Amino acid sequence: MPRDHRPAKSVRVLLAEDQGMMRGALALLLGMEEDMEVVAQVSAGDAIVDAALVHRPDVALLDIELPGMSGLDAAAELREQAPDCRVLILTTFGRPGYLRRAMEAGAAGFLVKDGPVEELAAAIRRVLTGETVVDPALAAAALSAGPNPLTARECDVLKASADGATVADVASRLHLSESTVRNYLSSAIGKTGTRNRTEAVREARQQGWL
Amino acid sequence: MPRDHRPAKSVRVLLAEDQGMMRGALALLLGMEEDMEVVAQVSAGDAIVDAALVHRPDVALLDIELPGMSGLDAAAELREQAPDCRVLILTTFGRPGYLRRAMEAGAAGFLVKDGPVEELAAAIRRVLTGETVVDPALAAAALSAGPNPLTARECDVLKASADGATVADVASRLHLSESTVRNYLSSAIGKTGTRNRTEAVREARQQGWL
DNA sequence: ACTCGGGTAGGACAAATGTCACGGCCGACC
DNA sequence: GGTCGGCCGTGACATTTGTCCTACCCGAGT
Repeated sequence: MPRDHRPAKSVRVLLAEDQGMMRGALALLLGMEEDMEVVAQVSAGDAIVDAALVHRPDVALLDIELPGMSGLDAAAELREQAPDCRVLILTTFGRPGYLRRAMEAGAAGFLVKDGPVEELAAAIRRVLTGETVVDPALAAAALSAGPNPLTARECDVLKASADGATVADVASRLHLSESTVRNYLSSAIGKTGTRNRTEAVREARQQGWL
Repeated sequence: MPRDHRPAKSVRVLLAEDQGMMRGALALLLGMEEDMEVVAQVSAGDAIVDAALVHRPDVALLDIELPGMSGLDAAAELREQAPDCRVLILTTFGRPGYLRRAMEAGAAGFLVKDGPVEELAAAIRRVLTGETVVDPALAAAALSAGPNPLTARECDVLKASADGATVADVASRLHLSESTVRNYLSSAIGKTGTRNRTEAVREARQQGWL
């Protein structure tokens, strides 16, 4: 029989983060807040939506780089399947393209894992009031950087080339001719203003375009 | 006048971690342990030794990838300048080469950031008793993988090639002839069993050889 | 003294990569 | 209907990359 010694724990939060220690630490911290309760923890991106449907969190705290499914894609799905759940992206890298995609996916906030821990609970409370929380400097960078100039196919080819695959590898993996792969690579190199595929991949990653 | 309501906080720990949120969260968690006190937090590798000399921690919790100086190099320096401070490496990647280098640098333990938070305080207590703490599976992997087959120069060239630099770039950066650079790259590719420099860099990174 | 491994370098060659000009197909937009 | 951009492809070409062989210097070990 709960005798209600504890305060009301009014904020239900879902935590998606693949690093166990980070996930555990954040869960403990948030649990210490008087009004917050971590109702679900997941370590894979494709478990987010399911967990949200079951546990009905008020806010989902999502890492971007997750096994299974990107936190950004999960955010977009949450928007449809659990529209009353606010999404707060929590990521290691403040890439302009990530921020842009997060906003397009309907995220209510975007936090980088630098910055003090206190920001976290504060940000959660702010998004719950309807506020949108992003680092102003980061927002400016995202705006000034402009949108992703790469076509979907160019991104595919860059991603497939990222681990050192040869043109032949990429061609067979994507069911394209080698000529086509080289054309896409060449144009991606041109658009990124780089000198070879390695630099192009690097730059595209840096911008959050992959 | 301290009236000693609190327990004795007998364990002094130094925390080196570049990610602000992670650092803050860990500091809070450790501070909640009855017997532990975080006496110093640093975010750069080259601040570790100084902080240790000032605050005299019993144990230093070091990330590996840090700005300024690697946590592994810092561990080696601590061994000399603060020999009574135990070193516990805490890293994202359980690379065999990292573990090997950590042991050679005199670390008393090696933890990966996966795994539950509870492991952390437990590991700290165990290294303080003189025990060496490493994940057995990881230790086996490190042993079976064998030592780094790359020479110092081959590592240098790989590192310099990592960001997509051309042979000419690397040659001028390292004051070598282009022929020499190509020779080193070729032999590194051979030793790593890969097909090109990108894969070689990838593999060497994976093994913790860079 | 001799060998051996590492660092450095040149040259020659084959393969992979990057560039460019060209073409066809489609869907969207005016 | 026409235009435009994205997708897919070919062929030719210059450049870069990767391989192999040779060679010299040096320090460590036998």
